[in-house]
Formats: sequence, structure tokens, C-alpha cells
Amino acid sequence: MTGKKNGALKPMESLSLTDRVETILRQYFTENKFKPGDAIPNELDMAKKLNVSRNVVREALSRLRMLGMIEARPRKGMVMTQPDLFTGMEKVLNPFILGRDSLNEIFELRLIMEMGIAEFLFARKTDKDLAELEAIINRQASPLVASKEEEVAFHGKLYHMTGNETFKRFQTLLMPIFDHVFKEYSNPEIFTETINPVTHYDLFLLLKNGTPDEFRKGMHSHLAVYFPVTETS
Amino acid sequence: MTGKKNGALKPMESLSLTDRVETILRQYFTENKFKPGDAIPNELDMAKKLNVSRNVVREALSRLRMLGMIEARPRKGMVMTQPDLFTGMEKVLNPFILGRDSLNEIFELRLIMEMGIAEFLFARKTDKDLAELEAIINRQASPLVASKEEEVAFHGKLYHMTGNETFKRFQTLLMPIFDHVFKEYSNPEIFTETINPVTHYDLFLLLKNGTPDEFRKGMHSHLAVYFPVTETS
DNA sequence: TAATTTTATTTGTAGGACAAATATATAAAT
DNA sequence: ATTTATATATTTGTCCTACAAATAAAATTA
Repeated sequence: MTGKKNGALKPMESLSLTDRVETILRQYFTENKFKPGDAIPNELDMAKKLNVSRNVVREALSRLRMLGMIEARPRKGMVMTQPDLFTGMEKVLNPFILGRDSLNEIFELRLIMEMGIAEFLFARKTDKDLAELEAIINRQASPLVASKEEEVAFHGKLYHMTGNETFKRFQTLLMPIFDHVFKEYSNPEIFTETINPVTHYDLFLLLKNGTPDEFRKGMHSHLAVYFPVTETS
Repeated sequence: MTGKKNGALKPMESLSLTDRVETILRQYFTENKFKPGDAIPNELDMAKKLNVSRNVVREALSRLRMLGMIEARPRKGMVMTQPDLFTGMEKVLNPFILGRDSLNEIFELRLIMEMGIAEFLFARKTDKDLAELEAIINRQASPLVASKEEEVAFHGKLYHMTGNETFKRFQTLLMPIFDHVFKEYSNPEIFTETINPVTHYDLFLLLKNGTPDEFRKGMHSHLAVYFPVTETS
């Protein structure tokens, strides 16, 4: 450690007081098992207890407010609230800042999830759902090729049918990035001219009358052009 | 709209200046296609342009700082940085505040993901990966039943083998919640006494010698007890 | 030209003041 | 006694001022 033989020394990470207070607060909430509705100490109390200015406390709390973890009222003070899991993610889903690798990986994430939902679709599909899905397909301009909006409508309905709102919201957030990656980094002309071997209607029939495995095979064919090439397939 | 016939009227949403500035800044960055490394106007300029106090600007910037979107240096000012997709999510992954429905849905999300990765595993597996996976299994105390740590090691290696860091990080973040839901809301005694029909070693063999479909069937059997009951399976 | 020192700049933190929006307490009406 | 209306107190939200801290850039020296 006496010379530069082992490369540049890494600078010590110096956290601002705001960073520290944020962490302390989150730990405090977890350790004391705060639940939605529970009252939180007020800003002045916190500033005193933590020996920092009220500004620092407010900057830290502003972060938690953005995440939906807390809610503030005049005179009553602050309470714990149930956060939305994806608020933070939604705010950084900007293709100009995410980096190429991340964008590609988000693209794949959508594929992973499309391939993973069959069991839940079959467990929770209803006649009403199926009828609505069929109606969506019937509204397509062409039965063989779907526009972007039609893709969103069809797949969005599938996500809804899983009965898992968290999944639906996650996948819905990923769609614009999927589109962006597709548009920016692949050759769109090939795909728009190619008829999809498995149509939305085919998938509908598999969902209505088939098994999860059959549906999954169909979905894989529907999305085949997006998957990495494998040696065994 | 003159009476109460249509239920309670919703209060107008009143956003704080901090909320507004945060939104304005994120829009500004997107519209002007800011990339990592690009310089951002300084705090005083922003406060002047937006006609708010520097405190408000700082509270908004503090949020973006937490998300990893910006980085600040004395004298040089602030630059755009590549954010981590899941920083915000990581900070709210606290089972006491998330709500029962969300916890259950996160539990399912992990299952969806496990069922969806076969294609990527097969496309990207290497002999080295397979050897390391086998070594992990050989280190298990029992070949038939795995401890929590052993589950984490095995499945963590699978995630790594997909070659998708975003997926790996997401799934790794979900594991503690999966455990929590499993512990709090199911009957653990049944599962700990039950031998898993498909062991880690079985999955390893399927990954080494089989097809994505075969692997997926095996994974489904491995995780079968966690899935909702379906009428067609 | 390279190394060192000084200066200027921007962020980070502190403290004080007051407005705004209630939640709570009190008073008045039924 | 209960309900409605009014006043008050409390806490957050915003603004302002000041100065410390940590550089990045400029100036000086070798």
C-alpha cells in the first residue's frame, strides 16, 4: 500500500448530511415498525434530536415525500403512507440517461416477464376477460399485423388479466423503453414487413382453450425475433 | 355535479413548489436530451429562472441526487449521471409499509421472473457457469432440501448466468420480500417437511443437457407450491 | 513545461422570519 | 346534549441571509 503499484486509491465516500439523515430516518422507521397512518416526529424535533438544521431534515424528508413514504399536513404533522413501489423507477426511465446496456437489459426484462405470466393468466382468466381480449383483437385493423397502439392494448389487457397490479404497472412502465430500444437499435424495416407467425388471435385461442405450456410456446413464437439466439433451440 | 349524488368530490391536488420544480427539471432534462456528463445550470440560476427560493431548488435537486441522476461538485457545479433503475424501489422495500396486497404481488413477481428466464439461460450459459453452479449445489448440506442461504446462492447464480445485471439486481432485491411473505403468510411447516420434487441438481442437469421448455417445466415443479391453483393444470 | 500556490466559484449547512393551511379548542346555536 | 360556527395554535412550506467547505480554475514559481 506504499506505492502506486495497485492502481489509484479510491476516494473515501463522503456523504452529505442530507444523505445521512435520509438513511437514519429510513432505518428508524423500519426498526420501529412504522405502518401507514403512524405519526412521525415533526421537523423541529428531528432537527434537534439529530443536531442538524431544519433545512437538512427538510431535504431528506423531501426525498421520502417523493417516494410516497410520508405525507405532511399543517398542524397535524407527518404520517407514514404506503409508497408506490415504482415511483423512483418511473422518474429515471429516460432513455437519454440510462445507458445502452441498461436499455438493452430493460428490453430483455420485458421479454422475461412475457414468458413468465402463463400460470397466472390461466389461474385467473375469466369469461369476461376473454371476451374483452377478443374484442380488442377484433378492433385491430389487420388480424395479422398489429400497430403499436394495438400491441399496447392487447398486451396491456393480458397484464391486467394476471390480476397482479404490481406486475401490470411494472410492465407498462417498461413498454416505452422497449419501443425506444426497438426503434433506435434494431432494423425496423425487417420486422414491419414480416408477418408474425403467431398472431394475437392465436394467443387468445391458446389462452382460452390451451394449457400454460402451449400458451408459452405461442408467446415465444410471437416474440421470437426479439430473443437471443440459442444453440439448442 | 350540484349534489352529492355522484359520491364524495375529490379534493384538488395541490402540489408544493418542490414537487413542481422537480417535475420541471426532469422535463427540462428530457426535452433537452441531457446525457451523463452534461453540465446542469447551477442552483442560483435555476432559482432565478424559476422565480423560487434556492431552498426549493435544493429540495428538488436533493430528490434527483438520491435517484443518482445528478452529481454535484464545488465550483464546477452539477452534472448529469446515469441513474440506477432501482434505487427508489430499494428504499421503499420495507414490508411494514408496503401493504399486504403489494407484498403478495411482489411474491408473485419473483415467480413470474423465475419462469421467464429459460431462454436467456440457455443462450448465455458457459461451461464455467455450469461448473460453478454445480459447485454451489455440491456445497449444499443436503441434496434434497436447501437452506435459505443455499437457495439464495443457487438462484443468485442462475440470475447471474442470464447475463442481465438489471434482472439480477431486481430479483435479488425481491428475495427478502419473498422470504418475508413466505414466513408471515404461509404455513412454513408443510414446506420444510416436504421434499422438493425437483431438486437444484435436477434443474442443473436440465440446464446443462435439456431444452428451455424442459428447464421451465422443472422450474415450475420446483416452485409449484407457490403458484396459484389453476383449473387446467 | 511542470509543479505549487492562490483565488473564485458553487454547493452544503445553519439560522431566522413569516405565510399558509389546517387540526384542535372554544363559543354559540339548536 | 348535540351540532355548527369561530378562533387559536401548530406544523409545514417558502423565503432570506450568512458563511463554511471543497474544489476547479487561474496565477505564480521553479
